[in-house]
Amino acid sequence: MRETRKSLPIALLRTREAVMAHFRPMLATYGLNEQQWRVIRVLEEHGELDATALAQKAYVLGPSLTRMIKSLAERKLLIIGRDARDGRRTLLRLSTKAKNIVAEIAPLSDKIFQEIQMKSGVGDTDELLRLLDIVATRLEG
Amino acid sequence: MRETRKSLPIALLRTREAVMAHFRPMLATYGLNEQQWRVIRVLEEHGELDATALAQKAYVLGPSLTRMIKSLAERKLLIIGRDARDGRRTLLRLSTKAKNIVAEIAPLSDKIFQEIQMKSGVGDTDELLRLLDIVATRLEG
DNA sequence: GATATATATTTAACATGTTAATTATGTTAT
DNA sequence: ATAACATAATTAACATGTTAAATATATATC
Repeated sequence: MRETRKSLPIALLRTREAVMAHFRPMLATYGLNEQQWRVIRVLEEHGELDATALAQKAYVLGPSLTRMIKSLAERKLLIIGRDARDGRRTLLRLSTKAKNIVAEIAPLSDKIFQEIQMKSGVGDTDELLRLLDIVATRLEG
Repeated sequence: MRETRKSLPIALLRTREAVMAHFRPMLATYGLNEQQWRVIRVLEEHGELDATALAQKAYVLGPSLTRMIKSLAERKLLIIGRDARDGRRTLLRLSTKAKNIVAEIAPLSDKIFQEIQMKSGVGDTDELLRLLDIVATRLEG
């Protein structure tokens, strides 16, 4: 059996944990977990999206998103609409409240990323991002 | 806000999903999910471990491990013992049945890893593993 | 040796992950 | 226009993720 240290899935998990440990405390002060933050930042980036597109871009499964939408809408962070042309589709967009929170978090998130770059090495971090994109793209294709 | 594509946590999640998509179907034929497989392969590699050490090495949280142990022990894959010197510690080891399953899965897992290397590029895969280890080690330290 | 402190594990409560089934709406073919 | 099929979202059931609290056992201090 391949050593655990050389297992690609475990190496990815390990590094993800090491990285997220830096972000989680900041997000927690806004009452957000990492999945909720992914959903919010994807909506910030793309504007209004239907549930399927949002789930894909935020790497959340459909049933999880269904539950998260309810909770985020109750907190007035998300606005839920129906597509007029296709009655099956739910359309999601950020509230002004959510956009304000994004504006607050953005610089904090940048700062944390810079700390991570300092600890990890700026060049190695960039190279890691490049390779992650290459490998994921090739595996998805 | 940094583009989602350039977010390190999201890039790690995306690549992890792309990789695990190749392993999950094989593990499912043995009735194992990826967390259970991590626990089993860590025990295969290290022999008997207490719950804390096992949880750390398999990247599973304590409460999750408590539940998984019960289920794996019921399936006769795990043997639960108590540490004679320290009554707080639970000691876990694989059953013969589990070791046989590991012996069956090992070559299948190797084959899948090779497929991933082919699709991703052998050099890029190796380099990715190297960088993941470097970055995680620096962030953990 | 009793008390305080620390550590290992478990339990509790609620969140998301995962797969399969269900429901609602659209689209296609006849 | 209806039947058959396809797609979007939700629900259901059970697993793990996450944090905080509880429990059990060790260790340290006085």
